[in-house]
Amino acid sequence: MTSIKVIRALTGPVEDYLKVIFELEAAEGAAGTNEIATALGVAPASVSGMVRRLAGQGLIAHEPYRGVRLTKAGRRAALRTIRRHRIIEAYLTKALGYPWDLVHAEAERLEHAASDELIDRMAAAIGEPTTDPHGAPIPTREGTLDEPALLPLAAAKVGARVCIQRVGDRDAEQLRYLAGLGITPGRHVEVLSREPFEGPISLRIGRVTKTIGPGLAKQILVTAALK
Amino acid sequence: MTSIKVIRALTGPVEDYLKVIFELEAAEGAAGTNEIATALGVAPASVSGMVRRLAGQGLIAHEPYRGVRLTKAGRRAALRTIRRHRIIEAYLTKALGYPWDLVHAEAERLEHAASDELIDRMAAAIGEPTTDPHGAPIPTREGTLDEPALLPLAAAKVGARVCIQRVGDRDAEQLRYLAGLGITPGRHVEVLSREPFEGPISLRIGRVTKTIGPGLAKQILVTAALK
DNA sequence: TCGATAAGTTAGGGCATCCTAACTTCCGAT
DNA sequence: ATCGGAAGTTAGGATGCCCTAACTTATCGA
Repeated sequence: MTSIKVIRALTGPVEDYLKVIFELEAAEGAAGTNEIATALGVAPASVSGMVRRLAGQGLIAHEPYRGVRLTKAGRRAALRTIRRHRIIEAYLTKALGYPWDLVHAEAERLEHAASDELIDRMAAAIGEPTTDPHGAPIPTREGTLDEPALLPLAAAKVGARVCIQRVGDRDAEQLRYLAGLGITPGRHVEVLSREPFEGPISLRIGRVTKTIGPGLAKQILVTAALK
Repeated sequence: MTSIKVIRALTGPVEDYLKVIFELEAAEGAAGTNEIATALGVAPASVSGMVRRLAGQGLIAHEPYRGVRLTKAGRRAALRTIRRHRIIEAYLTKALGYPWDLVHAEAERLEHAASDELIDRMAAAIGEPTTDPHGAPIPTREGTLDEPALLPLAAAKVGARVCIQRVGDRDAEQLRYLAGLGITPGRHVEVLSREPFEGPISLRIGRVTKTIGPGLAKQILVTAALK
């Protein structure tokens, strides 16, 4: 039985809530009020209120004190926003030479304003990219997303030669630092050593070796380098 | 004596108010409440309220029952928004092949979300345009705008050969119609006849002749064709 | 098993923007 | 000179989104 869908455009804030709920849910199974609040820079009480409304609209399911999950409709909306975000990032980078560390913030605003028509044109203009500049996969127009299984660099074996696939996109300063190190999607690096107890990790990147902390290394996702 | 400027980002609606006030003021010396309301598709009472707030922020001067004018600060903000709008229109057209009749609506939303950085990059990418696709001049980054004196096609002399400079950008359907006629900025046409009492106007456009109504002809601005 | 603490919620507001209904002011035509 | 309609304003209210303060629920360690 199909429900009659009231097609009303979602507001910017609502799209933001759905997006972070999607990401938290993917990472931990369900999104907690405080997690959402932190991710959005908003008070937990505000989240409680919004959660009630989103649940009322059938976008999320809420088990009080247990967390929140997206419904089918919520997931569809979240993926739509994520697609816009990532295509905008990719477009700004490829078509306008926009700096790596700034595209996220710009996309964060444009994603709520751009029409589907524009998004499709942007995607076409840069050859229908499948990932954004930070390596995150772009959902299809139809709302499917395939997230390849990736290994945090923090968990790679010493001696392994790995290929950088994806890095966290939130922190502009971190991105600038990574770019400075040469850690960008597609680059190959070798894990030279890892100190115990969450210690620093040494890498060979090209001809130089660098050491990074474990916090950073968790934000870097890799695959084994194909020989 | 310089005033300390509180640099607080303006909201989308505020930018919209300033923009239409700028345009109405340019057209008629002062913007009336009802005019603003009509232009924004909002109730007159809403305008009264917003006008009070904008006046409080020093963006407009309001003489009750007399109309509204932009202050220096208001004019600056309005021109900034108009610059964004027109650069976005030009970019979408030139860089993405966006259809003529749709750029206005898209720019209307993006203008509130795009950063200065992005606007500058867009402008650079298409060679620092000086007009938008409908022929409207683009304000400079410094906030100056030179509006060349133009003649409504409705007022051109019979027999005159004129150059289309600018057309109204609001109505997508009208734009599609004009494009179909070949009436686009840069085209030359000859005024073949004009019926009295605001009657229709016949034009030679290329090798064909067309007749348009006086309402439409007022929205088409021209100069005498050079040579 | 029993609290202490973390996590989440409710209560009570605030601000921006919009609305309708009712009122006031202005101005031009008689 | 005045009065009726147009233009504008005020009053009162709604919605979306945010906040702080105070309360409730869940969980984990002693």
